[in-house]
Amino acid sequence: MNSFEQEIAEALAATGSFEKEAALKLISVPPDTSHGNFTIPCFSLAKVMRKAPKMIAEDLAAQVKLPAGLSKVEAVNGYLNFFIDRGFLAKSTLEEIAAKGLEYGYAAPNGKVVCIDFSSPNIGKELAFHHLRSTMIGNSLSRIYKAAGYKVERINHLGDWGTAFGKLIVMYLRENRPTDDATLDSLTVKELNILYAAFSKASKEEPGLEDEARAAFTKLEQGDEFYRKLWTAFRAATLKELMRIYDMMGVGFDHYTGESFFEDKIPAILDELREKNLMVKSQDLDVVMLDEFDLNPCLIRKSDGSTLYATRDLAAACYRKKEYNFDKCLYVVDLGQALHFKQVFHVLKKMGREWYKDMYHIPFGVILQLVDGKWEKGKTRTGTASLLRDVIEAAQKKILEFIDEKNPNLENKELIARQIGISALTFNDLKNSRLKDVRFDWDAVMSFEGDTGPYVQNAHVRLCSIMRKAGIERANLAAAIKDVNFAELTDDAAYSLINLLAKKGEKILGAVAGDEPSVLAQYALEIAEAAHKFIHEDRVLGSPEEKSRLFLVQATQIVLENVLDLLGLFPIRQM
RNA sequence: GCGGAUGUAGCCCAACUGGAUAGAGCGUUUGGCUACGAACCAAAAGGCUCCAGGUUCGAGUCCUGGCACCCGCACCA
Repeated sequence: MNSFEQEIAEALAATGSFEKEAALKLISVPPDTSHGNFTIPCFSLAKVMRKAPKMIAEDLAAQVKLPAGLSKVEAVNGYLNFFIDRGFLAKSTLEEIAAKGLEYGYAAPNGKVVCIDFSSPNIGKELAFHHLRSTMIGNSLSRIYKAAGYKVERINHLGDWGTAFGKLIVMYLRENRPTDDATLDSLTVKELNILYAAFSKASKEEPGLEDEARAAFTKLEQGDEFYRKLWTAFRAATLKELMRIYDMMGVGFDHYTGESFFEDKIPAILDELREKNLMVKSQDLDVVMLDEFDLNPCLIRKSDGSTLYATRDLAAACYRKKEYNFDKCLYVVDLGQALHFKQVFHVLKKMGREWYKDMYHIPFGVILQLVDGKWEKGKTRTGTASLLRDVIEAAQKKILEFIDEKNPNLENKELIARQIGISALTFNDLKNSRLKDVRFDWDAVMSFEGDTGPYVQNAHVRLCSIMRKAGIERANLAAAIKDVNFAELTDDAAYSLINLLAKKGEKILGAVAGDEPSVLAQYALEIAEAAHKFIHEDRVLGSPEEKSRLFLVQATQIVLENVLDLLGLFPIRQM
């Protein structure tokens, strides 16, 4: 907690040995609580003070006047360790949770706007397992940023424009599929996926097919009515399935402004590039040179005049700045596209958009799949990627077997099984740092023991179960705290748990600082572990400390529920 | 070739951004349900943190040079 650090710094300043600011900078958190809650390593002071670190720590320990709420200060091997009084920590932490409820640990609104571009799948293809990463990292980040005080614009930059549609159109017509309204209306994304795979197979034997697809897209871009009609049908079919899955996963967006949305905003960008003499011809292409940044040129237009990915991203960035006036704009996209974003950001810089430095690519490692004995990037195009809906279905089925064994009479068990399954997949994605590559392995993904979503959810369920047995449906913390005797919450198990609950605010800020949901995922594991231990060691119902302990159960449930929510997991109450 | 990411226990990962004895989970071995939910708890074993140098009171973390693996590099998005 900040106030403790402030007070420790002041107390140290009062000894006359150093300035408050300097002291504040030195304060850190020891690796485990046996060394206290705060510590000052005295090694760096040795030179200035001309004393051994051990002596410095001992002298300071003798001189410093302990601020209120701290119970002990001790010098160990050159470290000056401060201990918080357990009863004091319990009181201050639990009172704050009682006052703030689910929003305990949230930062006050800071008036800043952050745009988060995530998920952004390509239309015409089914969601593959690897789409889960951007979707769930972005979903979680958008919740975490909100908790940190930002106004968040969640943007799904659908890949609904580009040569890919040329491919679909070419293949659709080549197979002589009917193009009446009724048939087009009933198109499914599954069929489109098959068309894609067929195209990529056919184009291997017929190199001319790629050109045909490019020509088809150019025709579409030029406004051909028939092609437009096909495109609309392809888009609608994909969107329908997409919404079904987002719904299932509890993911939502504020804007579905796909690439096609920026079609009519591109000419202005091209004009500006020309006016500023930034666009040059190279190999029959329009490009912006980026030599001065040690980057390859950014491709703006193909030789036939149609636009590219980067062009539409430029238009999108300018539109977003104008429309939302963001302070930060995040792109949650895999690491493989780092170069693309670097190029786009630098073109913006050359265009004189000073806000280019507020643009951040939030990269993450790729999902690798075993193809013919080698780990490689799964590709929806060639059909080597596992489909997200298949993975979700398999997870649900597996969890359902678990439920049938442990709790067969559970109501709504199909729904709960799916929620646990989706949460497990999500947690698996969020618990590690973003940049690690993930090797997709069915057995590993379908294992639900140990450091997993179900482990965290189970802790939450057990807390809810105790509350239910005590006749509490929904915690009313403000009323219940009157009966708490904080001295009864100072044993090791209770203290460890409370000490963790007290860190919620700093964990939220830590997750935002690194754009890392894993900070909160690891935190959720720590709370779950401490909660399991607490209810295992400290009997709640029927014990002399029942009221105090029951309050801690409720406070933990509230914190855990919200942390699960910030991660985008379902905080279920029974399983 | 150039650029980027990663490398920590048999496997998969942490380590609060340079601090104390490098921590969890899976797997292995063992103990605990007539028990507020055992999807749990407890214990044991398991480490030259890829290699070689450097920076300093102190390096898994920073710098240099290698090695391994993955990704990207002109008309896909």
